[in-house]
Amino acid sequence: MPELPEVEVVRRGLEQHVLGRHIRDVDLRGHRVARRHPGGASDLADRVRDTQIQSIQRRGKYLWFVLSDGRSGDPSAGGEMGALVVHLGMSGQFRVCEHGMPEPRHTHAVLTFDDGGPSLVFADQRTFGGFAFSELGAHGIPALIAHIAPDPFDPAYDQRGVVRRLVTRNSAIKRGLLDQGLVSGIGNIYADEALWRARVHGERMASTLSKAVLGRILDQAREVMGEALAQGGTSFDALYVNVNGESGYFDLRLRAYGQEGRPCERCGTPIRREHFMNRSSFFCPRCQPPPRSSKAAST
DNA sequence: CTTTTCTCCTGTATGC
DNA sequence: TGCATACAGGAGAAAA
Repeated sequence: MPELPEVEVVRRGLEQHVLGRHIRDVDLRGHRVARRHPGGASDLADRVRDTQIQSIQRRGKYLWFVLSDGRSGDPSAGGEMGALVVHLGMSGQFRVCEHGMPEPRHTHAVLTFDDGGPSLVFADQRTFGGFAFSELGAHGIPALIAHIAPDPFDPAYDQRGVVRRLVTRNSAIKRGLLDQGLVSGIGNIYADEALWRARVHGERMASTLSKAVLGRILDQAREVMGEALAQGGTSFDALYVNVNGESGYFDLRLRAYGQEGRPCERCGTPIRREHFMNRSSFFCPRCQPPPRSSKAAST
């Protein structure tokens, strides 16, 4: 499941392969890939066709291609700029495809270029990912995702502000970590890793934690994602690959996520799994004592 | 307004 | 072997 580090790896790969290229056309297969675009697939294609990729940006788990009018050549010459906004969802992949290569399964979009070089394919098995076109708003952020908060690596990230909002929140800390409107980029895996590192159970109410502890949890989130990024992302399963289709060449050691039954690296207590927010949460019951209200507290 | 639950989707693994 | 079920879960809509 691509979270911030994995999306950043994809962004860098895209920078290497499609930055500066002129998009000749985009072939959208089916309606789902453009379901977040207000005008639908045909309008999206109209806006992306014949543009040039000026840059590739990311905030949290979203990435976007900044596009300028392909005919003007010079973006400063007045070509209106907009962005092709992409979310990979759970299984979205970008693949650079040379001519003659078999098309990947579950291909939902194909970008072709004026230079006649390799095309860019978006494939997505579970179809939670998608494309949308958006005007650029304040600070160069697409208007469509203006509600997404800065991620921990963004210069605009204000951790003290995040902590201030967390302490007034009547909700479990893990919900806060997963709230992309509060701090972006953290998904289920890195949330569990950050909580394990900070020795806090995810079902603890955020308002019952001190600002120092909340700050520590956020520090750990940034740290674990930074480590994953330094390794080139974390390969959770075969659904995550880079733009060349390579997978599993890096391996951040996960200490909590997916480690049910294995001894905690700190204290040896078997890692537990509980259901929380319609997903799995992994934690050490000794290092991360559950709150009394939690069902996990009973055993 | 705040917070929680539901829904979208398909390949893989597991149980009977 | 075949069929049913659980699971993976991001994000926005809908509900509470």
